[in-house]
Amino acid sequence: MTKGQAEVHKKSAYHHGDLRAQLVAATRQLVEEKGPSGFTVAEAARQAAVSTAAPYRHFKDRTALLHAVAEDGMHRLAASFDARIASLPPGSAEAITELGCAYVDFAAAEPGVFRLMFAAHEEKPDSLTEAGMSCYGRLLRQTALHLGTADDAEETTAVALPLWMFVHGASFLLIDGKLSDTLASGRLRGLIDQSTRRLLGG
Amino acid sequence: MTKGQAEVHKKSAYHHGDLRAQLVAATRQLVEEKGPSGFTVAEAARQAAVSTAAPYRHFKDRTALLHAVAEDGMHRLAASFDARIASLPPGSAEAITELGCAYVDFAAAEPGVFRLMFAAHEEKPDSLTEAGMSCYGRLLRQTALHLGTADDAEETTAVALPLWMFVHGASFLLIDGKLSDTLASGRLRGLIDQSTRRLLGG
DNA sequence: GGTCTATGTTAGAAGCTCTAACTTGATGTT
DNA sequence: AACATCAAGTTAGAGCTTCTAACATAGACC
Repeated sequence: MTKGQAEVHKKSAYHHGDLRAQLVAATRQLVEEKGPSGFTVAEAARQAAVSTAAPYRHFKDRTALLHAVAEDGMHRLAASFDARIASLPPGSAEAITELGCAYVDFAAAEPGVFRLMFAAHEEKPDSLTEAGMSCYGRLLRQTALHLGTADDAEETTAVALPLWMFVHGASFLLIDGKLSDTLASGRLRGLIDQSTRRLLGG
Repeated sequence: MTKGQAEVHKKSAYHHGDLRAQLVAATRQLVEEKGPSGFTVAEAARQAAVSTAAPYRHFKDRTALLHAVAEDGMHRLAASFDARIASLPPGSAEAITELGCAYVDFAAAEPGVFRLMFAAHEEKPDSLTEAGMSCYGRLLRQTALHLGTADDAEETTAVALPLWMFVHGASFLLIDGKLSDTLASGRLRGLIDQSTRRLLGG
């Protein structure tokens, strides 16, 4: 344990000053600007003022760099969940609605990263899967509290899963511009609230 | 009207035998195999046994070719809607559930094309938007019949939109493999049925 | 038969991903 | 302090891509 894993990141500041972090930041920005498929490693390298080969010292390939951004997004989404329900009664319909709104708000704020987080990765790293499950776990928790069931009870998933499906679809339709024709901007929150209650109640 | 638009497609059979249609077919297959971003025009050309430049006689660019496949998918989805509810009472909860199942089934059968249909195109052609709206129109119709409201009444969209959001999210979570851990395969239809009724009923 | 035009061809520019082989400079050992 | 090591940068380049330009060909039509 003379050289812990934690030191590896510090060491990346040799020549440049933590290129890895700068690449992730540049990628995040570029993914928002041009979308996940418009993003190129070469341009991220250019933004960080290094050669186009440099990123491959830190990431196996283009996909690995995108994974890192997706995972970061998952963690930030989870953090937003915690912040938004902190002052609401645990297991209340308000708290669950708030989780849904946080989800949709994140998608609206960072559509590129959001798309990345849920893109169909052939083989996504375990850490990304875990981060995603940690988000879902928060919904599961609140749902269980609401129903008075166990987190892993079948009854809990039978309610939590539809709630997830609903906000997930709402997010994608929103960022794909499918709602702008049909729905006045202010009415989305109302729709989420109404639907959450209906999906919660029997 | 000596040269109608309709004739243009027939004329594409000069040297090859309707290359345009063959390219669309090849693209559809490749998009399923490798995903929308893994698809290349060059490979589609190779499958059709023409040079890599030939596709550009029929499609402005890579995106236009993908648009054509997306639009074709939309039309097939609409057709599937009509077929699946043909024998069910118009406006019944069964019919509306069936629309949802058709949506999810399509996504499961052709995840690549489905993703393409709802990808965030910077500027998608009007024909694609129309084809999409035609699908939504069918849901709107059944919902209005169910509620006894007008197709374009605010009350109608307030119910139809959440229904769309729900099945849309269910589809994406399904094809992204997010449900395989949580949900036994046979239980999805039950979940759709339950949620549809909840989102319909007040 | 001769011309026009749609639809194919080859050639090639520009840009991307990723690898190989070389360089540099901080680290830590003696 | 001198040295060896190795992480992390460099340039060079292979092989792929998209898309354009210039040329070729063969039905369609007068």
